[in-house]
Amino acid sequence: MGERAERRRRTEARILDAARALFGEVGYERATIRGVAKAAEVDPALVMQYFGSKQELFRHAVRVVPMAEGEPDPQELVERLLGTLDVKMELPQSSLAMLRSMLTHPEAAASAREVLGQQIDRLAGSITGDDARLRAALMTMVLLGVTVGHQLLELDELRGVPQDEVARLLRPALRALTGPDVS
Amino acid sequence: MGERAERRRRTEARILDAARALFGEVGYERATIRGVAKAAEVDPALVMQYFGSKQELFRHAVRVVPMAEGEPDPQELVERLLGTLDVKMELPQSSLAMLRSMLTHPEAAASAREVLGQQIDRLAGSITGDDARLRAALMTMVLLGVTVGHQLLELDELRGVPQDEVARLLRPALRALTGPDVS
DNA sequence: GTCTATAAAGGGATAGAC
DNA sequence: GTCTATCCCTTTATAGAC
Repeated sequence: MGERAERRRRTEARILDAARALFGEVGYERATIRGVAKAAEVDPALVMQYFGSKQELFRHAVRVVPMAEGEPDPQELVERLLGTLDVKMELPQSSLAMLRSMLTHPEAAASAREVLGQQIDRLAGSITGDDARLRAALMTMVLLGVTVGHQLLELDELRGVPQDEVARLLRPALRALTGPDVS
Repeated sequence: MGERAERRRRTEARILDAARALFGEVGYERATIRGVAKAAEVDPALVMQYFGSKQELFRHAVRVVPMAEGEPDPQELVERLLGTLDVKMELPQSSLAMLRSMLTHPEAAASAREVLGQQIDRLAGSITGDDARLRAALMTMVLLGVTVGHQLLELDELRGVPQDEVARLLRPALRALTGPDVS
């Protein structure tokens, strides 16, 4: 590609980074095009030029990273979940932006439901029993709650706690949710 | 009091109910004075007249109900927590309004931190060990996560599930978080 | 006391100059 | 291609008529 296109790509990336950061900090409604532009050090009109609308900017900013595939056994599953917690301590800004807005912005809510639903599906496939989906949903909500408290509400009690400490305490609770079949 | 004051009190209550419902549905930023007024079937200016500002209206709408006092043992504690889940299935609209806005509205976030902090304090007092506060925080986050998924995101997997079913599955997980000392 | 009219501010979106 | 200037709508908030 030409240096022109290259420069454009870099500018676009800088705008998206700024958008992710701002959406993640204050949520969809309080984030403004002007604010994103200022953070990215570009003209506000340029943001519109590139993305067409605030909605579209948000859509591009919150590209979600899907979880790893596969159907491990329940034990391994718990470890994998706790692993995502690890990730969530340095949660991708794109996911943070979505989480921040999921309770107030309809599209973010839809996106959250989709992602969480996928995770629930994957979890349910690894659990036996009639209430597998319910258990899977509760496990997902446990992780969501901890993430919200830590990343978004920034509760004092969770600030600066090493990830493996949280994982250690959470492990028995998640195992309890996988069901009675401790093979 | 006179019938004049009585009428005013009723109108004010109707406005507050409408405000709670709207704040709870769409959050602080998307809720408007006009919307509240329309739902309460009053003039928008009247809402301003009564409460002065949107901020103040919100403040009055989200009066939080404190949790029951006392320091029960861990076992009873879990049951009491699960009991609040019961309440949360028909969560007070004032709390719902706060929860809905806690990720995007600074004042709602502060209010949430305060309420959650109080609950964590109370829980921590009933748990032994160095990491009592951390465990208490995680227990609180578990309940928060489930509530968010059920009440705010309205996940299919949690819709229509009887409360005691959720309680049954959550009980072992919460007990695991109270600590190793199963007296 | 209640409502009409309007001011004031903010932000999304657009047209056109350079 | 990038930025200036502006439009236009929405919403909070206020002033004053009835």
